[in-house]
Amino acid sequence: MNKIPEKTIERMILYRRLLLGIQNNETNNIFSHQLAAMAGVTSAQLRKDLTPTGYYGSPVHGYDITQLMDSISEIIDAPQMQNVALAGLGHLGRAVLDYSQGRRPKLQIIAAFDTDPGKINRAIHGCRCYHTDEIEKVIKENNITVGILAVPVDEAQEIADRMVNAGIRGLLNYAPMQLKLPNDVYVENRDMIMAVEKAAYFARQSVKGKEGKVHESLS
Amino acid sequence: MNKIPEKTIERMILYRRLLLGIQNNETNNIFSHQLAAMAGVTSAQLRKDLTPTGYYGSPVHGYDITQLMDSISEIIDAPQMQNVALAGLGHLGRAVLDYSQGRRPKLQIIAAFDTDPGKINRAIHGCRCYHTDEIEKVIKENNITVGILAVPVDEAQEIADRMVNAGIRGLLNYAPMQLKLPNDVYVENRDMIMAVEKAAYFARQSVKGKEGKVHESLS
DNA sequence: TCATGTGAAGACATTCACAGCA
DNA sequence: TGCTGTGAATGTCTTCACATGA
Repeated sequence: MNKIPEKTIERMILYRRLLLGIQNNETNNIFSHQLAAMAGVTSAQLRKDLTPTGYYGSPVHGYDITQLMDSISEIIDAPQMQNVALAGLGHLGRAVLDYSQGRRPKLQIIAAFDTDPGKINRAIHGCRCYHTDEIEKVIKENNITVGILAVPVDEAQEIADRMVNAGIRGLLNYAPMQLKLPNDVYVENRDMIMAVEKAAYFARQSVKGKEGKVHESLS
Repeated sequence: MNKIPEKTIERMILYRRLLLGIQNNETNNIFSHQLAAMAGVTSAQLRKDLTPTGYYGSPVHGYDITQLMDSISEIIDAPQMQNVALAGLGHLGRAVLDYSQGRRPKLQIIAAFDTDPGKINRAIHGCRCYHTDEIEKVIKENNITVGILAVPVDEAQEIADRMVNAGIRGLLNYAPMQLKLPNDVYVENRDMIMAVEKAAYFARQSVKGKEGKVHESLS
């Protein structure tokens, strides 16, 4: 399997979700320009993105929706189940849990961590909450490889270190700081403060009525 | 002012925050390689990013921390105050509000919208909550140009349309869907579901012990 | 005709490498 | 020496343009 560009992966995830949404409609097929319009990309972009799947559409009928979904899933889903751990059950952690609820069968948040005694040993959406002290134990025992960091900034580095030591290979970081972690661990930063500042900056660049979009940022 | 690359803007926001964190320390100066290390980028990258500021460092003393902060702020801050509106005060909305609290004097969330009667007319962190019906009125009256969308998916498009009609020029979208909006409005998508799937994908690509980072994603 | 897949071109972003300077 | 700013080279991503086939 060749290395697939990061941006392509992001869009594949989007394409699959869009396809899922139009499944069971009257039609079983879709053309590249239709799906591209839903995703907000050009049809050429979409077709190039699909190259790594090896799935070929027909110039006459376009793509078979189900087959295309499956082909994309082969790439972006793990062969077996992938377990996820969530650190921090404040407002943000709860939001993450709510959003992720029942989305992907192959990818589930099976454990959450917090220090609040009122939350420990309770389950939300089928996800059990443990005390932060148990991070290492729970991650190892359940073979969890993906982590979500939703703790306050001042705890973020320590918790991240512990998660990585316990076996986390990919980390989604919501703390507004730059984590120092081994190079072989993937980190996806979702800095909420930066996001607002960025939106504000580009809001100023956006001149009303000017055609040709300011530009848009996926993911 | 020339058009500054999006990635550069993101990193400028990061640089400023890092500089803010080391202000009032024993030293007033910093070298590019030091700040670059904190930001997780190369020193060449940092120096290139600073070009648009017009601020010049000294080969002997590096950069003056305060002056550099100010130079960056001139670019990423609005000349006057920029007002922000937040739609949706569920867990996610609350999290956004908590994080943004007292961060940037020039950028403040001054209004929130929800339909829950228990929240309306209350204030959180000095941000007043209005009923969703008042979106147009409040946005216009307060000259709000930046919006944050933290409502459920099925309401997202309608609320977004109304915000944009009322004057929003830049929108931070947390709903896991592709909004259809005029091209001249800037949209920053922060899809929480995609973020987890992406982290999971790259977690699998990350081979333990392999040098040369998997790669990392800012913002 | 119309939609597909794809090489070639273009746009954008990062890294390299080095001149200049105290 | 050691750090800066920056042109040139490299790398990554997107768009263009067209051959192919029903």
